[in-house]
Amino acid sequence: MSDASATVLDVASCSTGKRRQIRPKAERRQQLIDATIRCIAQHGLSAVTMQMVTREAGLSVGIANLHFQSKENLLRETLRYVAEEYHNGQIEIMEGAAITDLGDRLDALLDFQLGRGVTQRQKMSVWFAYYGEAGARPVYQKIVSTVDRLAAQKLEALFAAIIREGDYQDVDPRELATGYSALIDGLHLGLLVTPRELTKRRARSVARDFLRRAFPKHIY
Amino acid sequence: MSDASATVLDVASCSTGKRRQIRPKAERRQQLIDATIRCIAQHGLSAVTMQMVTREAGLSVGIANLHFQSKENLLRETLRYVAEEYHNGQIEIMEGAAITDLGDRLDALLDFQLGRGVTQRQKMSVWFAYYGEAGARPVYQKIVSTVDRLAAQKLEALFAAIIREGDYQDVDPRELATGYSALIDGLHLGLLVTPRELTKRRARSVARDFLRRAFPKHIY
DNA sequence: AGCAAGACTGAATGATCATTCATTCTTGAT
DNA sequence: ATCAAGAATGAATGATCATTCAGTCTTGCT
Repeated sequence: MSDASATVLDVASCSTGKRRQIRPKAERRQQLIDATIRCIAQHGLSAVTMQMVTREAGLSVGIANLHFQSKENLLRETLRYVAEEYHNGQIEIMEGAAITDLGDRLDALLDFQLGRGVTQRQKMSVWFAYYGEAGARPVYQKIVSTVDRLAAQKLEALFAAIIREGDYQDVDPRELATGYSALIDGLHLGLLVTPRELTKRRARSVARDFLRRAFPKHIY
Repeated sequence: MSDASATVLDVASCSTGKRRQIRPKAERRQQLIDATIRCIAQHGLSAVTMQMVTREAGLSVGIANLHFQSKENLLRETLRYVAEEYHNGQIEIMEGAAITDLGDRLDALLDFQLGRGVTQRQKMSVWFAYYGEAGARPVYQKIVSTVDRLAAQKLEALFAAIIREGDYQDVDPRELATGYSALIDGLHLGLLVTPRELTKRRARSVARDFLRRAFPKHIY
């Protein structure tokens, strides 16, 4: 594991061979959170160690405890970051003034939720890793549900506006929003666990079908 | 942690105070799997230890390695058990001859998937704990997807039969089955992570809405 | 009753991990 | 150029965990 030239006057332990660098606290924190995300995606939450994370970040083990006090705190902050990133993206689309047509707005939301490339897969891994522990860890439950609630309200409001505009009968916006959110979560899960059977293209088509059945005048 | 009366001639280390019992291999295996399920639900997959599981089962630490060789194997077999139990239940409903009406069959399926009491919550915890690790562990992916595939086929066949019977237009059974399965998974997730916002009653109503929009002649 | 087979136990072992902290290094102010 | 502040390092520490195995106990057979 150790480098061959350990005794030589080699200042660098970083992979790039650079000297020790001093960077602002916020930057180091983000660097460590990013490394944590990659480690969870690649090795699974239960296999993540501090040594693994700091090596991935190209830093020493001490630095993590300097900026995050403990492993538990680092994991907590990583979840918070991923959760907020995802939900802020949704809310931006639902509140943004750039799109005026409600149907287009729905489309943009769906694209965001089921789009993107490899990055998204990493994030999904992290997402579900924490979900898996949420049943036993109230802290995780709280982080997720706090952020989730606002997005759920915005989605409900969007659905309500669409129902009004299309004069759809017998459709409850709250019920439908719950269903749509659950559907997206379930599709994410399918993409993660059975990527062979569920492609991103098909997932998008399934979600679009759901919306079309509810809002035929707005989708397609 | 150790009992106060350790030096005394106390034969029993079990909580019930019974003598050491010899039981068939299959029974011990099940006993350990059940204990593992409870431990995962209560402490989370990443916090489960062999000591914890064997104490929960009322057995010694050695016994787990006797019947399961390793912790990894015990966890793998526990996932297999939960996955098979869930999917066998679904398949039984979809293949069973007891129900002839297709609408009733759908109802029974929904009841199974979103019904039951506390037990179900324990199983859900286990389910998602493994999903969380599945991104990094091909073994888990394989176990789940193998069992999943058959249930997905049966569901598709049931939907196809309903579509034929109801002469529904523009409904693809495969697409709809994917959507329904994802919806159920997503609702399970909601029940686990945000039980305050999503009750079992509401989850059932949401799933029923989905089916009603697709098969209005069969549901309600 | 006596005995062999093997189920069962739990202290011991060695490995791994989170966390600490004495030390080294960098930066910016004087 | 010098120095103080504090960012960064990584070997050392102590705790925890999976796994082992020498020995104990139970059961069923003779």
